Amino acid sequence: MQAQPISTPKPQDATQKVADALALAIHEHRLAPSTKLGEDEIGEIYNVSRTVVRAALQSLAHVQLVEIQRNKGAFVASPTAREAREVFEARILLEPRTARSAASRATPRDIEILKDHIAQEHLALDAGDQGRALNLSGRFHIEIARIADQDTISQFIETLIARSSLIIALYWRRESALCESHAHHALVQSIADGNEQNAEELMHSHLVDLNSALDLRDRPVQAQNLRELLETTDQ
Amino acid sequence: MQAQPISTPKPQDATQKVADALALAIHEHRLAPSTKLGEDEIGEIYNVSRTVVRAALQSLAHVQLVEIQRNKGAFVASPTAREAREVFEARILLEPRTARSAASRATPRDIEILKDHIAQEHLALDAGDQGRALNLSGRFHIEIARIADQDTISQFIETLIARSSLIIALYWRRESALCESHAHHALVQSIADGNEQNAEELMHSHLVDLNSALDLRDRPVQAQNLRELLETTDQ
DNA sequence: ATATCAAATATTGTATACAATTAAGCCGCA
DNA sequence: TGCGGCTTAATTGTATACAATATTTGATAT
Repeated sequence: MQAQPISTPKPQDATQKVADALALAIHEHRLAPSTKLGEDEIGEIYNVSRTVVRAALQSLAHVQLVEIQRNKGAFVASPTAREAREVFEARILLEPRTARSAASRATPRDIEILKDHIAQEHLALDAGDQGRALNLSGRFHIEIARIADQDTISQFIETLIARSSLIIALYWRRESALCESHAHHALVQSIADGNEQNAEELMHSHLVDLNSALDLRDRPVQAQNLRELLETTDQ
Repeated sequence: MQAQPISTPKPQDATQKVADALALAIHEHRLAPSTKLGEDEIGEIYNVSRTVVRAALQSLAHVQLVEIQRNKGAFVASPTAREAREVFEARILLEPRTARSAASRATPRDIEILKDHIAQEHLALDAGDQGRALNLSGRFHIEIARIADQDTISQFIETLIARSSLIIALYWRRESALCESHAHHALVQSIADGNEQNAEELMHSHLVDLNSALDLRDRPVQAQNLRELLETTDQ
């Protein structure tokens, strides 16, 4: 086991637990966009009542990981091409500045955490676990935002990265998934060196590169079986 | 009745209705920071069950208008000085660019809506209704974000402005409240003219000005609770 | 075979009931 | 008076029950 990389708050309460489990499943692409998330079904899987499931779903709806249609139910969100563009525009607006700030504040401990992230990402990739690799890749960005010590903006970035996961699920076109390790590595180096300008520019070009790996044409996606996807891995 | 200024979705459901009502009360400073929001109490006021009140409160907690403490309840949020700084930093980062974008896209109808906003704001001020004036002032900014046609960033700005309302309640120091009408008027002019550069700069200086009108020193808040305590001990 | 419509079924929205936790009151004591 | 410790009341967390809305099913007619 590695050092705990990101602050895992305290899922003391069931709602947060369920929300986290669902979010993880979405981030790791085990739940595809547009998948129906029935309240009873989820409740049975995690052994909680619909009350807490509903709260979890609403929480996820707020960060737009799921979409709730009145009287119809909750579905894994399926961002349109337009939304995808907006999300990356926002990231390109926010994250470079965050990287700069991180470069000016990062402690040795922070650098260690970032490097650990990259290492785990490589491990996951070698193990063929693309979902986990993708999730770690996103959390790398979140970690940088945390280092920047701007809670408000960090929160925005967190939701943007969450949505990015869905966007990648829908629009990713590049062959080898996540060949971006080099970019992350270079970023860490700049941050470790305290080279603000470099960190900012690297983050910017990294995001532009990511964005260019998307094929932003609308396309339909179909649902899948919930229970099979959730039951084995969680609980 | 004036033209509907801002997209009022469809509070068909009770939850949204309650959340909107509470948010309005907070925005208009009828509910002070740190006020306890008991579930039963609110349920009785709006004639709904605790179920819907809880959902509304959680929704508000998500945009940080209220803070929920487990097993303790919900309270109107009370941003710290640090949070206040962060909120305005984020606004200064996002809104000027939004104003620029608005300047490049605004239709005559949009300009009309903005001018209507300012007019209503003046009316409220003349009527001595500071709360309403403040709320309208915030919605003016939201309207500009809407015109910019960037939903994702608009959503961020919306929550920032919501929080700004609380921040102003806590840290405002300037004598005449909201003497910023001139700034808004000039902004509309730039947007109407399609002068992007000007709009961006005006928004920036407007926000810097707003920020400078705050007294961001931490202070022990909870004026209400404290006062109550003193009153009881006096008797 | 397909379309249409109504009953049956399933799912969500809301209210209520019970359990768990916290806050308030009370009493004795230094 | 002021401070613990206990009991009681109030409030929140969760589960269940009922109501409202959607979806499916199946029979009938064209």
